[in-house]
Amino acid sequence: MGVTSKQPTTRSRKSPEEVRSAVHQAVIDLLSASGGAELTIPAIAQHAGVNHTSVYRRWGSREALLADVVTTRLERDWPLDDTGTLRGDLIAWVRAGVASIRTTEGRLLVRAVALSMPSGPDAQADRAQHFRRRLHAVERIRERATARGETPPPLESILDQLVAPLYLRAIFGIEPPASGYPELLVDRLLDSTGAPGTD
Amino acid sequence: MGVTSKQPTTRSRKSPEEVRSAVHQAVIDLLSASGGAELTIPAIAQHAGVNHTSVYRRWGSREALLADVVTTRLERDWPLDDTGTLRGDLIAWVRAGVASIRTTEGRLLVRAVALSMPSGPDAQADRAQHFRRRLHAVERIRERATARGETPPPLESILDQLVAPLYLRAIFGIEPPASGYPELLVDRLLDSTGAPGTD
DNA sequence: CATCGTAAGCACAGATGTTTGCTTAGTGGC
DNA sequence: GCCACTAAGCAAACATCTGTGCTTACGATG
Repeated sequence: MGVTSKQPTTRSRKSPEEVRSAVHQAVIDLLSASGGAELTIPAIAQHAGVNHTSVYRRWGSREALLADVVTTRLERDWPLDDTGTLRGDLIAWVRAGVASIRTTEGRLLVRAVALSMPSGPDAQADRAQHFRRRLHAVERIRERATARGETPPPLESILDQLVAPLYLRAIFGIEPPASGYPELLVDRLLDSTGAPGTD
Repeated sequence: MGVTSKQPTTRSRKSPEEVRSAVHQAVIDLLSASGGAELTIPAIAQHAGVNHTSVYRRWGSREALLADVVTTRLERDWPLDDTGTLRGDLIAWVRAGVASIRTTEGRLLVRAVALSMPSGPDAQADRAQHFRRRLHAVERIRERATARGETPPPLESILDQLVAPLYLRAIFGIEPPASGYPELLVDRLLDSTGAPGTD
């Protein structure tokens, strides 16, 4: 072969960082393509151009790998803005979530959260902590509101009225209303707790 | 052996009905025991005392089997009462749901609904129909209310405010509030749609 | 009572996923 | 520049899942 400049073709081996990145991307790709059905470790490894033993040794199980990818991506793609008011923060957060689950990738990531959830009857603690992590943004918003002198709705209410609708729609692939959905959910939440007229 | 009365030990083979029943029970058992991790067809078949080929031929795939079990059980365990009023019907339905997801089995069944959901990007239609089936009860409640002259909240609102919280809690194993939860959810729903004060 | 169709069981084969021992490239400390 | 450490790659064994051809019990029908 008349190739004079040998580029780093000698790279017969990927660095740990490259492996991590390639595997993560492969998970995303396969998730988007087949929706999780074909999401097996050998398939992921092959798609990533990595030996499957590397994946087994690094992550141990499909569940752990999924959890890693999901955590990384969701924290990157579902940012937390500071708009100066409780209502604004909540709307911004829901809006980001809606945007996220409008994409196939986003939907499947959220779905993968459920899939990668520890499910045994004894894994209650694990599961709670796992889920807690997903609620980090919500807790931050509540803290900021309190610091400003606003009184945020209890976590349970936010769970039921903001988080739950988003997750349900993501998991079951139900399209959110075309417009005004974040405002609808947030105002419903704030009205129901701000104006208790039933006790 | 001094056994005089030979009970149907000659039953070397289970009837189709027995197979179905044993397999269903095995799915429930394994679901409750290991939470779905070990839920493989050979394991299910062995636990049911049935040849695994019978399961493969009858159901074809784990996904289909799960869907069958879930449908059967949920329709049996999550009944639909007629209380005479919209609010009563909704509360009764939510209450049954809450009771259901308080048990490990119920929680895992609901979770299995999500797990058995077709997930490919092209399975949108499948998914919608699948989910529709889960909403049958809600639609019946709405129809009855309409027939009585009441105006039920739109399906979307019920989805967001009743169905979503139940599913979220089931899937992630979050305990519902100890008391008054059904009433809380339903009244919140009816207030927010019944007394629109924002337009 | 004879016959037929259905579906369960059995044995076995092929594909796929999981794990281990070993070698070796890459990286940082001395 | 030498050495030790970490983690990737490779090959092969191992376990498990998936699917097929065949036989045969069971129930229905006449």
